[in-house]
Amino acid sequence: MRYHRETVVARAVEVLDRFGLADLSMRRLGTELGVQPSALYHHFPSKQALLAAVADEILARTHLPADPGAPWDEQVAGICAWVRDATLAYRDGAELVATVWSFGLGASTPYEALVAALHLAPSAERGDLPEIGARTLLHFVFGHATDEQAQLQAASAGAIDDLPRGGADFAVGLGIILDGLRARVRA
Amino acid sequence: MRYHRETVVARAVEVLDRFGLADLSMRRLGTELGVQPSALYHHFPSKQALLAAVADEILARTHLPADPGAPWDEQVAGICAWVRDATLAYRDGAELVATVWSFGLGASTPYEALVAALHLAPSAERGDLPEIGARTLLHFVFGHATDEQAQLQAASAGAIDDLPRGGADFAVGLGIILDGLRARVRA
DNA sequence: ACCTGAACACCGTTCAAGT
DNA sequence: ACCTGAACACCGTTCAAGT
Repeated sequence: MRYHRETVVARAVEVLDRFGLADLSMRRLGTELGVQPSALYHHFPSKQALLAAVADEILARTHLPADPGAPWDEQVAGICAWVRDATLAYRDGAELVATVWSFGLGASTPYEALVAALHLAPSAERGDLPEIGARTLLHFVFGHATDEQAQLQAASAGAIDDLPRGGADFAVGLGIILDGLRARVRA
Repeated sequence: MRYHRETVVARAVEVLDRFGLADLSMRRLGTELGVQPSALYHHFPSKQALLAAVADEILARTHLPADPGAPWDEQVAGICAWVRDATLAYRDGAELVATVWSFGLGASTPYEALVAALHLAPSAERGDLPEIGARTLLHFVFGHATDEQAQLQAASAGAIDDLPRGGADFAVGLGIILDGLRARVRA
């Protein structure tokens, strides 16, 4: 059985979604492919590189609805909603994408899209606001999505009580940061 | 050699600070104490419980300067600065405390302090703003501190270039969220 | 109460060798 | 180009047994 890189990534996404990030090991993925773990090192130099490819694949599978004519704050809100949707679509997706991004190994599309949208904001002296704003937004989006996914997992594992409040909390938190950004842009 | 729980925690903090979170294993800590790894299970039911105790210890070692008379937003800023200082004081402290908190195993003092401070804000219909605001702030503070610590680590490991901008970025990001909270409180 | 010794079921990674 | 087989240096956790 001989595989391409893409097939291995697709299978890794499957293992992630079915068994979670903790069970996505090189040995487990090898077994799933009917291959020795060492064979995976022909396709990826390390597990980190594999995970980076999985994170990028997850982001690519949910499309960001482009909206070039919309005002900057609507574009920002759209990008954040897209990141949330994309990462919530696969088990432990938020934690994985956040980790890969924070290590600088990939998953950079959300950051770049946010920086671009924030550059559209009218501001006399912009400074580093697009970059800092993008990071502030991503810390919130990844953090919130990771929490939400952990609660979803706990709920599906038997705990009937606290069902997650879905997108309501997300909208409020995002609204707080957007209000803050608008205040900075006006100044 | 017989130990108390507190001695084990103190030694774990030492191992964390010297070798990092990845090297803080039950086996490593056992070796450091001159004890079998299984002996640690007499003091803690699991590694997670040990890490929760380490996170709480790290937070307890840096004092939160209480300022009961100050306005709510200054108190919030003070708590966030305290969390940043406390977690940056030990290697991988931010990542550890963030993980423990997100798993609901401990490190709850920052959240509780922020909720209390946000309850001081004048607001007609407050709703869940204190809780959501506290989580939004903590996602930023933990995310930023974790990034900052990763950069510090990379810099001390040889990369001479990008030295972290210190507290400047932190102040800007925190300012954005505080502006957003003030806008919500006024409404 | 606190610890040892041994075991169980795992990890990521390397590397010579095979086809 | 892609994979096997074997090894190296690790993990967290359990549990009977010791003092």
